[in-house]
Amino acid sequence: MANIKDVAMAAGVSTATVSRVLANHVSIKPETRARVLDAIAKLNYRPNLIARSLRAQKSAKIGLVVSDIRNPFFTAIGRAVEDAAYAQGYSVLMCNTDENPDKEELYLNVLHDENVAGVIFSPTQQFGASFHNYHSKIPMVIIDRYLETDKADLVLLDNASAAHELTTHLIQNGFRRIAGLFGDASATGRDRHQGFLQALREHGLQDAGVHFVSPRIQPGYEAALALLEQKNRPDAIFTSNSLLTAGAFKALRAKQVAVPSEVALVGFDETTWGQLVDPPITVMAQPTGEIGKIATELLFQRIQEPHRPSTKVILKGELMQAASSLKPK
Amino acid sequence: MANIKDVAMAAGVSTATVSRVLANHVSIKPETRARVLDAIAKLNYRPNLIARSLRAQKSAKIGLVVSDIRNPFFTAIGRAVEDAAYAQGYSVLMCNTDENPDKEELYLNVLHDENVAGVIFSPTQQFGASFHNYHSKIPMVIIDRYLETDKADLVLLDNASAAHELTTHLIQNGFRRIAGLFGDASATGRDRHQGFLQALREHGLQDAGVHFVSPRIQPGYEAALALLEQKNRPDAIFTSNSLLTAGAFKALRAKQVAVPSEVALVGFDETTWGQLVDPPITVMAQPTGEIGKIATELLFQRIQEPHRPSTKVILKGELMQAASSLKPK
DNA sequence: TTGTAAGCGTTATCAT
DNA sequence: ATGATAACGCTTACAA
Repeated sequence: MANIKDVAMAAGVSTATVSRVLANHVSIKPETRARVLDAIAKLNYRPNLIARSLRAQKSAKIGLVVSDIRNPFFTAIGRAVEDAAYAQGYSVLMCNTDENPDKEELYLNVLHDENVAGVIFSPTQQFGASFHNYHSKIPMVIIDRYLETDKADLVLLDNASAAHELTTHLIQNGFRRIAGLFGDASATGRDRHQGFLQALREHGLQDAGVHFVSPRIQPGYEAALALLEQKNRPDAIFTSNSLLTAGAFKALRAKQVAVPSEVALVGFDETTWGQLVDPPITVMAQPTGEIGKIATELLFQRIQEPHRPSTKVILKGELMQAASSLKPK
Repeated sequence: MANIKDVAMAAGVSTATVSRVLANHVSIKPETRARVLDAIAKLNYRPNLIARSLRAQKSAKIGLVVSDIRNPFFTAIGRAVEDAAYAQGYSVLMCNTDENPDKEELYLNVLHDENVAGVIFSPTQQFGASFHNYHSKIPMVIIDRYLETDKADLVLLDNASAAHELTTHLIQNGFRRIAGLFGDASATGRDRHQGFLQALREHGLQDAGVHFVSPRIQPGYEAALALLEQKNRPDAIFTSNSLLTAGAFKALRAKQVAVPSEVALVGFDETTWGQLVDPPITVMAQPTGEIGKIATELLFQRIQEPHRPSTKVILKGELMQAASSLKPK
């Protein structure tokens, strides 16, 4: 690979001049610029990003650290972030933590060591404690999950009211013994649980069983099975995450429970399959495109002004009603 | 951040010694090593990967370039690759090309410029032409898609026979007017089309309509709709990719076609939803874990011995029979 | 066993 | 408008 020295030599200028041409500096004689560009083209030169990054102590990369790459919610956000970053000439490094605090730390360190300009991150609940460490070292925008601090840039749903709305929807459709499956890894599960309980309370209801489990299909399946087997079985199941929804749906099928006439089902996030199954699932859809785009914009602002006051963007979900929760009869 | 100089100073040694301790070099006096490790701990030192990479002209990162991150097949492979690479102390940078040759080129260049040790890549058909350019510059393992060259390390399904088996399964279950939806971006779509045709031919059948479309849900939906509206409607639809399967299934629901009694459906890859819908979908499952693991191992071998002869690993899929294609009655 | 110093490919400062 | 050169943080001959 040709380097900047080769180009300088070929163009008969110094490396400094080549660097200036590359950086679109002012004050370069058009003729010189032309010669340099020529040499660049001829040698098929591309600047070494490693060297540039070492020298400049920064890079045109951002990190996206998500808790589960199998969750369509996060891949959707990934796409949006990639598009927004790409438009600014940045590339995106995606990392997967599996809701594992050790991996969170690992990847945050790796990204920091890679001189990424900043990180978009969906942390576990445990991360709250370490937040201030990282926050001071690396521009960071938190997505999807609330963090108990006024220092963090945040982009997420109003999870409590979204859950409240979704639960109220169930109540208005006549369901009374409502059980819930919540993710145990993040603040989001907790917040949705709050909204869920609040809605029940407002109607003088009690929950018909609540499980906090790891937000994946299998645990969702098992917890839903337990709900369906308990005496005084619920007439509706609320799930706080699309993988839990899938697990619960699987359990309903396994038990041959009619939906929604015997048990209704609602969840979060639009998925490929939610509208394909029978009955289609009522969900609180999150604006993933918005979330990714706003988070990226916020991150770029934070990068430019590290000390600007933090911004919290609270978005609203959209209730997508479908047969899985509509009043039977 | 503390750097190697700080550590050297704190430990009262030279930077070279610190570097040697870090690299686990022989010939370091235990006592010195202890002092250095102490200083490292005290200063919370982490080596700067950028500088290391610049100096060493390599890095402990590999790239994974996939054509569609929304395709669960690729996220599954991503997980397997990440695990295998992590076990070797490597991190994985995932990139998304959207089946776009320009993006392929872009990301391959970015990764090359990042000094990645190698790349695992699922290329478009157009990429074949550029393969030799990159092949000489960067260790590369091709996954999922056949490339017409003896130079490439390859890990993929025997797509033609997998499609052949899947089609034969339909025929044996009494379906005769079989239509097909194939991805138009990759060699895989083409190869599966070959196997599909071959199986039909062996039974003296002709296809009942074939569409090559962009391998995403919406195009699959539209093509399937067209198939269902044509006169002499097929009695089975073969899809070569899970997003096309989703699109076709959506079309079948939209047209209220009974599956499989009116029209059967088969596809590739296990998905969350394939077993959740009614009827569950018969698929040719690919061993994504194997693919990712083998590809990563192959890549590490290629990195160590750049001139070893190329290896082609051809795997077998597993036919997962489900109600969507079983003989009605 | 350890230290010295060159060099990886850039960019930015200071001259000219 | 352009050139020399130091520096970014590390590794690795070569010396001692």
